[in-house]
Amino acid sequence: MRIASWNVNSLKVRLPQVLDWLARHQPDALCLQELKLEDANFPKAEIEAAGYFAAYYGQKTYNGVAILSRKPAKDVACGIAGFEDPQRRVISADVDGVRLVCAYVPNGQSLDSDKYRYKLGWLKAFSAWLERELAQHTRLAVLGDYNIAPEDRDVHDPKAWEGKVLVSPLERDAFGRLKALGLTDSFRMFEQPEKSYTWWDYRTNGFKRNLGLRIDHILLSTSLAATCTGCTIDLEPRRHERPSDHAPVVAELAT
DNA sequence: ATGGCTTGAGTGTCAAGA
Repeated sequence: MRIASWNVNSLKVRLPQVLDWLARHQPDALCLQELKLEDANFPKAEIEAAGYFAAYYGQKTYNGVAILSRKPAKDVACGIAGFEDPQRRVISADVDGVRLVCAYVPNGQSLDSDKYRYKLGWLKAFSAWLERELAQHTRLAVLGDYNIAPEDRDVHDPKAWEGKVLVSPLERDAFGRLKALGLTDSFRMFEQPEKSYTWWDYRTNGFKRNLGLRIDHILLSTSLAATCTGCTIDLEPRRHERPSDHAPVVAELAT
């Protein structure tokens, strides 16, 4: 089973690239973040014509998440149960006997921002909810844009990023608490090239200079991690005309 | 260079991303 995650930064703009990527890679499931469109405008017909089912939870302008799957998604749930959030950032579903959680973690803007406090509160609720989900679903994967670079090796210039959002100790603690629930960062289960990133700033020509961060992750429950045979970042879409600023992350499961 | 680019909203030029 092949599962993937991609922050597309507007599904409207990126739809041709998503359809092309589905055709090339034939994932069993693709989790999308930052749809930036209302459910009424979701390109359901185009996705279905490509041979995929879609479960989606979108809103106007910002946020929005979806799970595309070869087989129909079952038991679709939107949001974090028990956590009121007007921002649509989480959708989960069963696909092929695996519980998939697709998440778009808040950015936080800056350490002194209300958005940073929202991010930390959001992560606390997310973690508490995932603990309950893990108790119900042995085979669970959490895919998405975490907006956290877990370690300095996930940052092109740790000195320059010190004191900034995405790398702060409190965010890294929150990521550590997810791992403490029994979730494994699938990318780090395998030997990887140095300077592996999933996001590069549009403004500084960051991709060409590989000035990036690894902030998109696929975390796996213990029993699912035991079946994982590989995890890679696909740089190809980032080279396209009008790319998303994020690259897809792909995990292979021997199931 | 509290910048650089890309979106969406909506026709001016912000807000937000990371």
